[in-house]
Amino acid sequence: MSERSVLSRHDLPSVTVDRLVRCYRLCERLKAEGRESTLSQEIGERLGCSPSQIRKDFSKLGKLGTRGSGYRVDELQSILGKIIGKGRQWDVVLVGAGNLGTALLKHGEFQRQGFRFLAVFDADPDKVGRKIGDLVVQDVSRIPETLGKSGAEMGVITVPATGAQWVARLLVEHGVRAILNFARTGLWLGGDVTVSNVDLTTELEKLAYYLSAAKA
Amino acid sequence: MSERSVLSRHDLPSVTVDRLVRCYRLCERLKAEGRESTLSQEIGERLGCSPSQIRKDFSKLGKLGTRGSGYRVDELQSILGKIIGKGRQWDVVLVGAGNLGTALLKHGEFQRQGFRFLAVFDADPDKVGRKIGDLVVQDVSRIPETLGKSGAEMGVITVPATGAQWVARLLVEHGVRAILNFARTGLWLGGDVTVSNVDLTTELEKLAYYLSAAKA
DNA sequence: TGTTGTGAATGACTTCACAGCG
DNA sequence: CGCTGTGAAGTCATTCACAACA
Repeated sequence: MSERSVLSRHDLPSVTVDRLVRCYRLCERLKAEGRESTLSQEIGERLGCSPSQIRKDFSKLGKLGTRGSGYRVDELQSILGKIIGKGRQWDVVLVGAGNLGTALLKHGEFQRQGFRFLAVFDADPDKVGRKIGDLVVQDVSRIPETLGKSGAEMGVITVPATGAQWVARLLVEHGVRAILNFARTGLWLGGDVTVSNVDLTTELEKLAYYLSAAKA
Repeated sequence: MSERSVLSRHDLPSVTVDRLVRCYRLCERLKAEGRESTLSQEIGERLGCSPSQIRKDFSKLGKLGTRGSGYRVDELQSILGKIIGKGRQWDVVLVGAGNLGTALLKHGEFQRQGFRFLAVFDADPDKVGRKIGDLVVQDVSRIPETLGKSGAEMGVITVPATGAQWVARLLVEHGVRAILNFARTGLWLGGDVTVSNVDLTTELEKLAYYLSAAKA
């Protein structure tokens, strides 16, 4: 906890990582606005959290600011970038070429942020062979071979709930170490695989609860 | 990730609501498997949390189980359904008919879970007039009129970051009280509006951090 | 018996409050 | 001064451990 080295990490809570990532992006925006420095105050306002929260997060990375005058935007961005793995490109494979999968492949923002889709897979013969952007949908049976060559470390799963667990294991067996899962079934693989479950239906259902509760 | 601001009689922490929603869905699956009862043990295993976690959540709703033999699935589902606002249909409008917006409209699961899209809006003249499913994309300028008639309470925002805040305020002015926001800019409106921010790029970036950290 | 429901204990995250420094 | 960095205090969430009970 009293570690000083900027690059020593490994133990940031997920909620802190979330803020750091958003803060990195805020730096981009501040630069675009021509700003050279900022304050924990302003960062907090624009990220929706308290200034002390921001300072506490930063304190885990070392001393990033200057007392009395805040943080220099480019310096801050550069340090955050190193921590969260910006600066290199991440290779990603996607399984499930349905509506959502297709939308994600076409979603330019991923590419812009350094994520490159190397391959798309689907189990449906009608989809296999179709082109999405500049990728051709391959049959899931080709996952081992293709991953063997490409060495992608990240996977995105947009298949129906029943197939998710199977697909996930297959990806992990062939080198994938982080998975973004949109399947309605939550996924948890032990070991050193990181999974982020994003269930869009659940999000709407949670909102429905708050609307119901507000009326009661 | 998800921000809440509504208070009322049954105000459960967001993390509890999340588990209850997923537990409701688990009940559906258990019924499909022909099961009549279950244990906090099993619920925990299938939801990825501890049995005591589940029991603690349930304890906030009353006494749902029977000591010695667990929970009856249909009874549990019915109680959870009441709490989280199942049983009625929720009307939703979507703003931003891009790749992601279109995919969400076509994503059958929302309809199946009781969410009905009433209208789609976009600011791009090329998109206005196009048909997505059985909805015609309307110009954003028609939001006031259309919302005035339809009375939708929920909104989904899939517009570029710069427009999100403006769209959100417009929706709220015309009766929307809960927003699922996919724009890269987090959104927080004060008052009695509930916002859930889902940023897909951030999710990938968080995974990238864990991959980077693992190597250190 | 076996499992729930729940206070008490622990742990995680956030805010407070102020010393330290530019 | 003003603002950061940080221990201490506070709040919220999870786990423990066991009494209560079908």
